[in-house]
Amino acid sequence: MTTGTADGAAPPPRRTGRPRSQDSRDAILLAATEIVAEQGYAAASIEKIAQRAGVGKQTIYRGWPSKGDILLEALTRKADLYIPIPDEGNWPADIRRLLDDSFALVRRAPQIPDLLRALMVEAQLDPVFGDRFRTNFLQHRRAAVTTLADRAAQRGDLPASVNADVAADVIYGVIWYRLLAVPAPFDDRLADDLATLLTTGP
Amino acid sequence: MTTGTADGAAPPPRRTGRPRSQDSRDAILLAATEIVAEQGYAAASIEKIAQRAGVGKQTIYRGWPSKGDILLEALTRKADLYIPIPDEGNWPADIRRLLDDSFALVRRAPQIPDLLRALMVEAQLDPVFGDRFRTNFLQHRRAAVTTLADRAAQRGDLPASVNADVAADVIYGVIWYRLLAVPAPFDDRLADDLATLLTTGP
Amino acid sequence: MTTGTADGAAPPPRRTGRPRSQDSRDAILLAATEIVAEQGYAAASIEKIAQRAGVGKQTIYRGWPSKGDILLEALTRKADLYIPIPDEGNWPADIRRLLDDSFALVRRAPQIPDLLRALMVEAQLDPVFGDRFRTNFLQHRRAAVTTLADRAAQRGDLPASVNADVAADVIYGVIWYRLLAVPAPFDDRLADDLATLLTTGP
Amino acid sequence: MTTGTADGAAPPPRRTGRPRSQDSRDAILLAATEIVAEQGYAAASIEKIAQRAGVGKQTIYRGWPSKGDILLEALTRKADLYIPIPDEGNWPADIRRLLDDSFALVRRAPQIPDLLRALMVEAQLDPVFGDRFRTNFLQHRRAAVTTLADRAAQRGDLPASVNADVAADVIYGVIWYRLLAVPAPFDDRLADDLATLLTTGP
DNA sequence: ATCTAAACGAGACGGTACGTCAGGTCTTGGT
DNA sequence: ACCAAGACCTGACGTACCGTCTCGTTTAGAT
Repeated sequence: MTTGTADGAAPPPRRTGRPRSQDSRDAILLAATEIVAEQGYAAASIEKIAQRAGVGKQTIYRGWPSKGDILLEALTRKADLYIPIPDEGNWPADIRRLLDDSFALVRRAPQIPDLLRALMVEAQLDPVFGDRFRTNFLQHRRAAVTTLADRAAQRGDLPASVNADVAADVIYGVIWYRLLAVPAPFDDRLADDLATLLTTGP
Repeated sequence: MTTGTADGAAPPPRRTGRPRSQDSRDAILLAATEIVAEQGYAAASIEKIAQRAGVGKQTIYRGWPSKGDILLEALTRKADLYIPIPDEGNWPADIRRLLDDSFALVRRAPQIPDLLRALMVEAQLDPVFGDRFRTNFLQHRRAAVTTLADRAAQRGDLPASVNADVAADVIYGVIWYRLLAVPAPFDDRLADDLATLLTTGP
Repeated sequence: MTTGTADGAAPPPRRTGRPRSQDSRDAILLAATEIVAEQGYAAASIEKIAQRAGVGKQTIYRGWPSKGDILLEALTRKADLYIPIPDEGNWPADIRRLLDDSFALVRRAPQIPDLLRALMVEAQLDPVFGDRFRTNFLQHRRAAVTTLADRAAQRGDLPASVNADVAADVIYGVIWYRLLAVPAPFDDRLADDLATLLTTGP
Repeated sequence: MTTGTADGAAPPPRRTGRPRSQDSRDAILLAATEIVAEQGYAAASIEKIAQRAGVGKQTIYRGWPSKGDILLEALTRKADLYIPIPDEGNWPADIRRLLDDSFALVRRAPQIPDLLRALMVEAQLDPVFGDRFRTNFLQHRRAAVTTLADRAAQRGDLPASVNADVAADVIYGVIWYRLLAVPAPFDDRLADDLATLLTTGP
């Protein structure tokens, strides 16, 4: 993902007027991230973000269509978020690698769980943003798993009890469930359990 | 769940004054449910609920400590919500029965997904309510699965690749993920896939 | 004038709900008066008035339809504003008395010129308020002069060069002109000149 | 916008760089006049003027220190505004001529009352401009009357009940009062009344 | 049959945040 | 160097709700 705003194909080169300030964008994303991490999502008003970023509210409304889109860009800006689609040559290693990478990211950057929670809340509160969130973020994540599963199916080492959709549902279901609903950590025990479940066949 | 007000041990019989109106409580719960279902959670302000219920705001604040608690009681009031812990005598049948009952409930009462979404949102926005929600609702659900799994373990028909915690994580993880994140239905195909996954062992 | 809000005849006694706070109204009028006097009309934003009065903005919007109406009530609240229609028995004494009373009032309460200027500005900026201002304030003032002139005409001591309308135009024209356009004071010299002009006939 | 080559009368001290565009100035003044006349003073924002004139905001700020100054120049640009100081040889004729000319101007160009109102408002809102307005415009007008009165006094045909200051106060007081406060027209009846008042002596 | 006291509907209260508009300044590329 | 365009920060607008606080009005049990 690149920008968060869904620009179709050819962004017409802006011609006149003062260009938008990258500094302001950065400050807004940073302020939003910090407020969400420090004070929780309920405290992350546009007004507070603007004040903390040292920016006018209009600059925010000019740059993003909703609060969710700010958070989504903040999330994707964390470049280390990128989790490569593993290719270890076999399904068990692939799935274990994906789980380890995902869990490590969440453990490494403590703001990421906060951002993810905030994004899911915003997706429920603002259905229009919800669609963008699903399309531009959640489906990309699912695609990583289904790619692995398709590859495994072609190789023939996907257990008969597993298919691509259920694998994605289980992995991201459990991740989101732990983020939102239970205070349990993302530790190796969980990775073990999930990997075992998804790689064991009759 | 009882009332929402946590009256610990001694139930002091209220003595004087006008008793609280059960009609008002009912009207509030109905109004909240309808607004969430019709207009979405973002539209469900206390003010709108009070107006639709024909009730003063103070009557709401007298009865529930937060908006989440209203929704939680509205959810539990749907008496048919009650899903018995199955006891079919074997793990595959138990797990399949639990899944079927759960999915059927969600399909039968279309307001229930809306209420569940709203509750999860409110749990994120209001951490104090979040704790109540986890303790009084989510953990009860988990307990159903872990009870089944413990029974299966004692019987010896729990697959080696499954344990009680991961079974609960997977089942409720997938349910919540589908409620919040993907527009997919709760159909027999999903029940088949999950049951297969959780009952297949090496 | 009584309230500034043009309620026709029978104000239906409000029945339910918490009654409006007279303290808040008073604080709003005082804050508006002070800000206009101290910082000028341009600084008198609704937001500043609310803050200085220690009042929510909604309390202002609930009580007055526009900023001008606040100022108009503040002006009329200065009870000593009331200038009785004199009846000295002859036109020269009447007109001199009206001028003396009017000038004395303006000199005595230094906020009154500020309020009057602010009201006239607001009447230009907000045509709807402008109509109210003309009807409920300016025409009442004119009426005092035309009453005196009509009485004088009946008595026969109104100079042939003066009629009721031109007398009102001259008196209030000069007063407003001095308020808005020239920094000259409202002193006895001006009262002498105007009285002489309006009482001298061929 | 392109600047015509024929800049008629005064060759400005030619400097380097692109010269200021007279077309832009004209467009700004025209846009300001039209907006005030069509939509009222409250709608005449710098932003709207710039947009209507097809001009950058900076071009406006470069050319005038305040919105009032734009309007003041727009007013004085209406060349027919110029009212000669009459010299009919006697006070009654002079004063009648001045009133007739002034009233005729206001009746002929309907934007002029709007501009005058806007200028007086701006003078109240912006005290710095207010001083300029008084010095550069209002006092010039007063001077016309006091010149006539001084001449009459020297000739000896100024009524004893009139002096130069009160004559100016009355004439411009009534004009401004009618512009700002009452919807009455500037007709011959008013001219008759004022002329009679100011020319009748004992 | 009154009295007492809490709950009731209504709605005003001081606040926070919303999304928009305008003010006056600044920064582009183009003429 | 000036221009049109437009982004920048500031601050005010009028609205929606928040959770609290009065009002006058029920409505029960205790007198």
